[in-house]
Amino acid sequence: MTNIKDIAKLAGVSVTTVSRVINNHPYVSEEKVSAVKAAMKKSNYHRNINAVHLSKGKTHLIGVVVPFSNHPYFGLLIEGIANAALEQNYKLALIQTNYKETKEIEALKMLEDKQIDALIICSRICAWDVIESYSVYGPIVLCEDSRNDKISSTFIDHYKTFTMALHYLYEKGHQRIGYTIGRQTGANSIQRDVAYKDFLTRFTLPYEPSYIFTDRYDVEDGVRVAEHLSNMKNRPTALLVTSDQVAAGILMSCRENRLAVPHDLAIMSFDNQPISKVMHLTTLEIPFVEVGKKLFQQALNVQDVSHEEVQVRLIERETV
Amino acid sequence: MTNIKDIAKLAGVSVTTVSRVINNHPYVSEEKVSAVKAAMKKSNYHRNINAVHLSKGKTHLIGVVVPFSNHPYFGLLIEGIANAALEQNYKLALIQTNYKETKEIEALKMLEDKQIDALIICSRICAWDVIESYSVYGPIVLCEDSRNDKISSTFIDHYKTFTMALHYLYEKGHQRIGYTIGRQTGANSIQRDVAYKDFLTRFTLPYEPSYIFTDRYDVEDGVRVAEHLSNMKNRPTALLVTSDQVAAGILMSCRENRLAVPHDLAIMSFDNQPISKVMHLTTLEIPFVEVGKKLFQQALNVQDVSHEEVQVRLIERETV
DNA sequence: CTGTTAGCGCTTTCAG
DNA sequence: CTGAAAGCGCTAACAG
Repeated sequence: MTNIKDIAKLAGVSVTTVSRVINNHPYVSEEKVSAVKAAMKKSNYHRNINAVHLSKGKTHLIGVVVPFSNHPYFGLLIEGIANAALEQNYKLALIQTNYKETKEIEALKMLEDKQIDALIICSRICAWDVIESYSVYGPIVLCEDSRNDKISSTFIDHYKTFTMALHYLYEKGHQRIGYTIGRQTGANSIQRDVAYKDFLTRFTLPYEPSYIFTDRYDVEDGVRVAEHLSNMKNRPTALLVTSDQVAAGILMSCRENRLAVPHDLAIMSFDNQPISKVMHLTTLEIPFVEVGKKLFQQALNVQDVSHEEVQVRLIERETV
Repeated sequence: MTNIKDIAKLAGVSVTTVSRVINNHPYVSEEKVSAVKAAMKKSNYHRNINAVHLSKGKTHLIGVVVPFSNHPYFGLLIEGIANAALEQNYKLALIQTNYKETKEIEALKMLEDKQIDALIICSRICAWDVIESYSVYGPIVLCEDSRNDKISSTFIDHYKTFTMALHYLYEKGHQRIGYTIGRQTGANSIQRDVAYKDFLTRFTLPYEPSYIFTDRYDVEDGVRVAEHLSNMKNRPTALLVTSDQVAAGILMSCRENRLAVPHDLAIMSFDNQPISKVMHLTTLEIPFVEVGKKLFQQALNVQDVSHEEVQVRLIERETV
């Protein structure tokens, strides 16, 4: 492996000069520049990136924590972040946690170990203060509403959004509204639950636990929701579904179970994934590309902590 | 930032000894071990991973090249690889190419620069010899049948599989069979096309270009296929679809266009993603977890080049 | 069982 | 415009 020293010798200059031309620093004479470049070409030189990392104390690697990578929601988010990273010549270290706390901590430790320059956590499992305690080691960015001093975030105001959606359904005449969600305990889920309860209170509607379906992530989970629904005597007339995948499953199964949508059951979902268009789902579009880009920008920004809210957009199709 | 030297001083030992306890080397006395550990704890020591990388010439990072991350096929593959990586305490550097050759070359250069220890290319765009030329820098693993000396691979024999699927359809009485595919030019696609043409020849069936649909990746592409089909006079009676997503789109749209499946159109797809179960798709299951695991193992194996074939499994449901 | 020491390859003052 | 030299933090012979 030829190194900077070899090049210096070959070009008849000092290592400093070589370093200068590698990094496009000014104030190097034309001749030396070309001498160095020739030497580099001749010996097929490639700088050792690890040495650069050590010397600079940076890696140009951004960690991205996701529970799973095969779920469209996270896939889309990763895609958004990856595109932003691509543009700025940063690399992504993908850390899949399967919602195991230890794995998330490992990611945090990568930050501490300077193995990554920053960490984007798309969905966290660790307690807030644990994450906060690592923020001294580098930028941490979260995907949840966390107007906090130490940790940047790009988020959707789920309280607001859920409230808006519920009102929309209410105005369409629905009084018995349920919802499906993934994890029950995530920060975003909690926000939505609060919105839901506040909505009920405001319109003096009864709280019906059986209208809430937790741990719903994909199409198959949706099918189960619909099957359950078809056997309920007093079923909800509308459902807020926090993922197009789940909604697609529900819709499919409704057809098989002779539940007419939206007549027997209105469905309003989230994401605006391709499948929602195909199935004519009324959905709330999440601007994944924008979110990914913002998350990435925040990850790069070492100094300032910021909080970016992104807006969801209602796409009215045929399921409400 | 406290370093190994500080710890050595604090514990009253040499840096070597500290290094030894960090790396769990034997032959260090109990007392020194605990002294060092105490010192580390006290000063909240964390080793600088970049220094380790430089010193060892390794990064414990494996590059994974995918065209997109939001597509279920690649998502599943990433998931499989990520799980294997997790177990062995390796990290993944995700490189999304959007099928841009320059991006793939950048990934290759990361290998050359020793920024990653190995590279897994889930779908390539670069010419074969370009990739091959980088194999001197470290293990490169491909997801296509490449019984080659320098580059390992885990693959599905798409010729065999496609042939098998076509015969299956033929035996069910289909003579006019079409297929959908993603990129037309990928190595796997070419294999399938050859299988398709050989099949036609063998049964002296006519080659009908309009039965082949290229650039089909997701549900929406599937919808377009079905719409097109519904307007054809002499349409195929069966379709081999290389992705459950596309198949799902076709199926959805067939319903809307009054094409009965399998009566008017039989559909056989690939992957066995959750949606295929929900939609009762007959499909060829790809064992993603196994593929991911094998790819990862091969990436770790610097010495030997190997070629692992994985088998597809037919899941008979209701669309054929 | 322990310590000395020479790197790993590059960046960055600092002095010219 | 150029170069010497001092690190960056850790590993691994090698000598004891």
